[in-house]
Amino acid sequence: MPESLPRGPELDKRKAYILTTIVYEYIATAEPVGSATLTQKYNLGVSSATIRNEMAELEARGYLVQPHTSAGRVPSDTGYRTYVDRLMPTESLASEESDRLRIEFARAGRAIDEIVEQATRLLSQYSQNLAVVVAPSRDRQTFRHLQLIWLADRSVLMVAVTTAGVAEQHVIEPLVDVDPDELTRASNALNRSLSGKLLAELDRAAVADALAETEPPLHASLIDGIIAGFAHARRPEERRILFGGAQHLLDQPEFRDFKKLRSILDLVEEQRTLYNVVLDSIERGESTPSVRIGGELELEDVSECSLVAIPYRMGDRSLGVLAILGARRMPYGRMMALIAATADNLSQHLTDVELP
Amino acid sequence: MPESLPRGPELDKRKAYILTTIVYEYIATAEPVGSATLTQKYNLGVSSATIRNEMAELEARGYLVQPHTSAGRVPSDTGYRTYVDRLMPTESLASEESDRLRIEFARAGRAIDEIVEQATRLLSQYSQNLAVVVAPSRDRQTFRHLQLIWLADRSVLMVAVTTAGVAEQHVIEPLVDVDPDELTRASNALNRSLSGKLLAELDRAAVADALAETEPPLHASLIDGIIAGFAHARRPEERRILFGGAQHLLDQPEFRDFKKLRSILDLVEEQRTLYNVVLDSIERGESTPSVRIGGELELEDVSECSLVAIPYRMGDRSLGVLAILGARRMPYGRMMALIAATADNLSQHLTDVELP
DNA sequence: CTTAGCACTCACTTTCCCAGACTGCTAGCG
DNA sequence: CGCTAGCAGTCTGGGAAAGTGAGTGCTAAG
Repeated sequence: MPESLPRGPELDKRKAYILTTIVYEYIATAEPVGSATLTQKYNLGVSSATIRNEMAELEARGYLVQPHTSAGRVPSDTGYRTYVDRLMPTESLASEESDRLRIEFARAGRAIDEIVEQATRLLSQYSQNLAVVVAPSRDRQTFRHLQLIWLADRSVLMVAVTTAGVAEQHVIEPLVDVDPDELTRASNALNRSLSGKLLAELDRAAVADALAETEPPLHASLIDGIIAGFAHARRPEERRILFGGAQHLLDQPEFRDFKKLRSILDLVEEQRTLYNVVLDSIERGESTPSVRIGGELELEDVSECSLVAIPYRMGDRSLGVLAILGARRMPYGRMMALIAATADNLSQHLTDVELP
Repeated sequence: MPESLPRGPELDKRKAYILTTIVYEYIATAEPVGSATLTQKYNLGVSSATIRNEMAELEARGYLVQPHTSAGRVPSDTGYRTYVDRLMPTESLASEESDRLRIEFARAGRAIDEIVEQATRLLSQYSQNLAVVVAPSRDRQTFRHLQLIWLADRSVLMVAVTTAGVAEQHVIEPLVDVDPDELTRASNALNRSLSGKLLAELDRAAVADALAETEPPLHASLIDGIIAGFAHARRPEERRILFGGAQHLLDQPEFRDFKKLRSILDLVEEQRTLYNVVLDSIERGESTPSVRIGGELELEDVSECSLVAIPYRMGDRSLGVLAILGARRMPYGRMMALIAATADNLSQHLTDVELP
């Protein structure tokens, strides 16, 4: 075991520049970068031999990796991480591109699902990578209106509307006949006391409280049905994940290998794992893109991938997450600018269509 | 140009058996089938030389193809077609498997979306192929209930419920203030005259008729809003397509070629084309699986694929289509049995959860 | 009509070899 | 003391050459 060399901030200016250039070049070409390439294509002012010495040290310090003895160097997770955190210039979208994005966004209608689907499509299209989108959480939505609809003597349809639109319909089958007037009274009572609360708050106690003073009292089986309906509407564990643009993976040379491709597609199919990783990527309240590189994902078989994620909002509530999953060798600056712009557009649209 | 040889039903018993065996063997092994393999593995009672003569004739008649001079034979589109239509034994699922399918179906809840998603998942899982599902059409659903909900003075939420659940919510912004009572009267009038009709029938005239006798008359802008709401709910052109199990394609040797894989994934992404093909596959009223083999799909770049499709129902209305897209070399008998069973389960469940 | 035998074809695999791309090291220079 | 030119060494990837084997079509005889 060689003595561990210092890591971290002590990269002198030249080493930093060399690392930057290698990451840049490798992202562009997908080929390991050699010392000669660097001196030829970039103005370094020193010979390739000097670069070789520097590269050897960068490798010893863990920023670079050599695929095999007679190849150039490739950035390691640490190399990319340093690049992303400290070396990379901040990019923003060309105004033309950001205009186009905004216009295409406007094409989606006013339905939440449609808007989120459009976001997925656009994100994958513009990023040329796999887009992963966690659909709006239900329990963070604000309850707006309840309607109990009489279907038959022992059959009631409960429709719960949040400010994001209809969240839930649920058939209740009470043990006694109910009549429409009774249902109207119950609906009104619930609307009066619960309107404006988060779905997450509408538990058994809240519903029972709201209905406590109804005269004549509702039958317990109907109340239970309403409670079950809210519980079902809330269920935070089952959130849909949308995907788009899997075919772009085929364009990356790193996925010209069926095993790697397979592990990504399996991940997509499984959903659960990816769901957790995407949520993990978002620190509470952070509204800048979070980046996880290669091994940082802590997923087997996808150490060749990176994930860029950012939350989106409706009003001031964070509802879900956008993410880009792609080769570790991705243009991080562009991806971060793109996903931030997409999240902005999405949040803006969702906020616009929120019910009063 | 050689004189064209007779096609069609004149395959004698032995030729039919040889063709059957070749298709069977090729489906199992994915390797071109040679005369020696046939005599060794199957009891044909004649020598390989005889088989060679027969195979040469089957090829001349268009049932078989030889990938190259020194290889065995592979079925052509015609070969598969003959196999599927006239030679293949009808399969049905093992009762154990069909039980398992039924049980897993029951795990989905009572929401239409959930049920259809579960069908997609199960179909891809059991078929080990790409499942393509056209989500329930809206305009074939039966209108059950309308609710106009007062949100603010010039803002009304319209919720349309079909027997399949909530079909549409739509914000109407009338040009005058409205009050809740007015909305209740309008809701009642619409429910009285329109309940039980198909969404497709709820056009401008139907709505105007239903509201004709309301006193005092509703403001035109509100009526227009309601009409627009129904129109939006109907829109038959925008039907969601669900996919599942793309990763299974990677298991087929015929897709160990990035170009072919790419064309299929592109097809998935595009949706429109696939949507048309899948719908085309279903003759009106047919309730047996339809099969389209290779070139019969009339799609470039996917001549290596076949599609098996079948409609599903809610009650007696056909709502959408299930399909399996896979390699042309697929076990047709099993796929047909499987998709029929899946469609049965799906139709059954949808019918069960239909509102009274 | 069937079959044994045979010559022929052609894809696939293995082996081998070479060119090329890099590196690390050393020794000399400013 | 850092920088550089030069050189030897290493490894990959591609391409040619050669051998292997599966499979065919044809012929002639049963």
